[in-house]
Order: sequence, then structure tokens, then C-alpha cells
Amino acid sequence: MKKNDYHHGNLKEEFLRIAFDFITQHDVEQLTLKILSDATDTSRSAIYRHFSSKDALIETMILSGFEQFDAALSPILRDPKKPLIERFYLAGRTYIRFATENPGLYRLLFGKRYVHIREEVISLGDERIGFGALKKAIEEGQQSGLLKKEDSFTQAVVVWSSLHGLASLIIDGFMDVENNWDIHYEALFRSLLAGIVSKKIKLLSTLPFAEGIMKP
Amino acid sequence: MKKNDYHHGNLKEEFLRIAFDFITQHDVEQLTLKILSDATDTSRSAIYRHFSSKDALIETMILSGFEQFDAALSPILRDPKKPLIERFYLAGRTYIRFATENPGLYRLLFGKRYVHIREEVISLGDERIGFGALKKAIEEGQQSGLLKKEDSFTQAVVVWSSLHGLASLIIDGFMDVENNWDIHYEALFRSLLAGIVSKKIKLLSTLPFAEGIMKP
DNA sequence: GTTTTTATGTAAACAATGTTAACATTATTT
DNA sequence: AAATAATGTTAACATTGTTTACATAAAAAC
Repeated sequence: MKKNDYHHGNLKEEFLRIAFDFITQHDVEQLTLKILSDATDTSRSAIYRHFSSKDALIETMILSGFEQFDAALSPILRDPKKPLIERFYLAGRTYIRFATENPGLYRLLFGKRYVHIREEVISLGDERIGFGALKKAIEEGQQSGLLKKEDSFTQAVVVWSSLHGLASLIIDGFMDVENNWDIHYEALFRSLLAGIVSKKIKLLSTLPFAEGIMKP
Repeated sequence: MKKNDYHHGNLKEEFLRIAFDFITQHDVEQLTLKILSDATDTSRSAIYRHFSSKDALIETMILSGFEQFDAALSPILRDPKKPLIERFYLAGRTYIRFATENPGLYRLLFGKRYVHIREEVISLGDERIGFGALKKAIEEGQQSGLLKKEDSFTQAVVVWSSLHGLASLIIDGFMDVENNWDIHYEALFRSLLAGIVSKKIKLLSTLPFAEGIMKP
């Protein structure tokens, strides 16, 4: 329409920004190219100068989304100032919070539709991020005597399953918990601890962060 | 096309049958009305004589799907011939198996898109099915002394989260476990037991069904 | 500084999809 | 036998992602 709108300048970033903005309220399936072109006041096909397809844009979102996710979790999981068990607790809590605060993004990252993208970026074996980082932290806990010395992969699967399940049930509307998911997370964490922590360790009540949180 | 194809007879059931057949291999998002009309050799709008919309057909599938799901789980969870802990074990195992054998259906039932339908049918408070049945079984376990006497709702959430999480991670391709998910399920179950079972009970090794399955 | 090339935008057209409206045929009821 | 309801078809729409041909601005080459 407008004549001077050629060469918008940063259309690509605009598209991504609007798309990210959109999935804070909706789901990625509801995102349409018309929404993007309308919001940027461009034509319906302008996006194809910056992304080869709608999926390509979404794939870019996924890469960025995993970076955000990792940026939220990694520092907590490897904070050298805190004891390992507290890092587990806080990282799990952050995991759930990330999902509840970004439900559309979480579903995009952990849904089935774009698995192939995730496989490109996130290798299960990479110790720096995601599942690999969790597994490494568990091995660290085993060596320190905090955790039972079992297969760390399997233990990581148990932990991840619980977190992913709780997060999914909350954001997909299977519980009317809304904001007070804390109770369920803490029950989940205690259950995980009971299953994983070495029995020799006296835990919980002696941990500073657990005051008022973990009742016997 | 053909003249004598008027009044197919049982088109509605045919549509449903084909749709169910379809999601054994694909996902419900990929189901299109053309697929249904082609498979029944009818016109593209014939379906509207039996369902008010595509979503209406899918909603019917969901109702039927939950019946199947419940039919697979309920008998196991309340089998009077087996001890409660074994019923838990077997029901959880059946839960995961149902998901892995019917991934498309499981995603349809427990995905977010059609939450409203599920809310119509499945009340969290209904003790006969789903979450309510699990909660009731947990309360039964508490009364018998098997389980810790904590909030049964919260305990049920922990159990369901773990199962839903493991099932989702498997069918959504986050683990290359494919068929041998047994190991992970058993680790999960042991972890759940450790978190829920009353410590006074000597378990696992004395249970007949646990032979060779649950190592200390 | 002009020309050429590249980057970035638009407009028009397609095919696929869900849906509706008008019409046709068979089954059922009266 | 006639009237009505049930069930199916055809044609047309709006929406969506996408491609093609064209237009304009910016950058590079000369």
C-alpha cells in the first residue's frame, strides 16, 4: 500500500518478534502469515524474502526458544555456589515455571511436530544442554554419594518424565491449578528424591533452602 | 460419481472407522475431509450429513477414545484378584503401552486442542474413570497402610505426571527407546513407589509379580 | 557519478482445505 | 400413491501457504 515502505530495515527480526509475541497468548498452530503481514504492514508474501517457508520461520523460533530455555536452566543447574540438591530443586522449579509462563513456546519446543529440528540442535549426548546436562548433573550426584549409583540415563529419564508430565498437564489444562502449581511440584520433587537419593544421606530437613518447603 | 451410491447405509460409522484407522499411523492434524471422502467414495461434503463439522467428528472420536482408554485401564486398576500394588504396576504399564500403541489417539486425548471436549466427559472428581479412579485407588492404598497418608490428590498428580510425561516423551520422539520402554517404566515405577509407599512395608522382593522385574 | 547488481518489497494467481447453499435421489411415513 | 425426511452431489466461497512475474530501493562496480 504505502509507497515508502520498501526496505523496512529489520523485517526479519520484526517477524520473529511478532511471532514470539503471538505465542505468549496463543499456540503456534494459530499463527498465520496474514497475522505477520498485517502486523508489519507488508504484503502477504513479504515473508518469503526472509524465510523460505512458514515452517522455516517456526524452525528459527525453535532454535531461539531452546536457547532461551537453556539460558533459564543451565546457570541454575551448574551454579557452583549452591549444593547439588538445591540446584536440582531450583532447576526443576524453573523448568515448570518456564513452561507455565511460556505455554505456547514450551509446546512448540517439546511437541511432536517439529522433532526433526530439535534433533538437529539438541543431541541427547551433549553434556552442556538439556537432557545431557541433567544426566551429567546426576552423575555428579552419584559420585558425591548423594544419589544412588544406578544407570544415570534411566534416572535422568525418570526426572525428565516427571517434570515434562507435570508441566504438560498444567499448561494443557488438565488441572485447575493455574498459579499454585508449587504444591504439586514440591510433592513431585520429594517423590523423585525418595526414589533417587541414596538412603544414607539425611536430607531435606538439614537443607537451608528446604525450610518450610519440604515437610516430612 | 456412481449412481447407486446414494444411501451408503452406515456412512457415519465408516467415517469414524477410517478416521480411527488413520490416526494409528498419523496425527489427527493430518486428517483431512478429502481423505474421508476418498476412502468412502463419496463427495467432499457428504460428511456434513453426519457431522456438523470436522471438529464434531473429532469430538466423537475423543469420546470413543476415552472409552477405549478407560476400558483398557479400569479393569486392571480394580481387579479384586490382585494386590493393590500389582494393580498399580500393571495399570501404569498398560497406560504406557496404550500410548505407545496408539500415539495419535493418545495425543488427541491428552493434547490441548480439544480440552473442552474432555472436560465435558471426564470430570476429575468422577471416581469411576481416569484421574478420579487413580485418586480413589490411592486412597484405598492409604487405608490399607500400603501408602503414606498424604493428600491423595497431590499423590495422584505425581503419579499421573510421571506416566503422562514418560508416555509423551516416548511417543513424541524424545527418546530413541522405541520398543524397549520397559526399563524406563520400571525405573519410574520404583521411583514412584519409593516416594509414596509407606516405609513400614517391605515391598518389591516379596511380591510375586516383581520377580525379575524390580531389582533393589 | 552513473551503471549494474543485489536485496527487498508488491500484486496476481494456484492448489488445498473447511464450509455452505442449492439441487438430486432414495427411504420412510402418511 | 403422495408427501416428507434423510442422505448424497455439485458448485461456489473464504482462508491459507506458496509461487511467479514485476517493482523499487540499496549497495557495489566501474
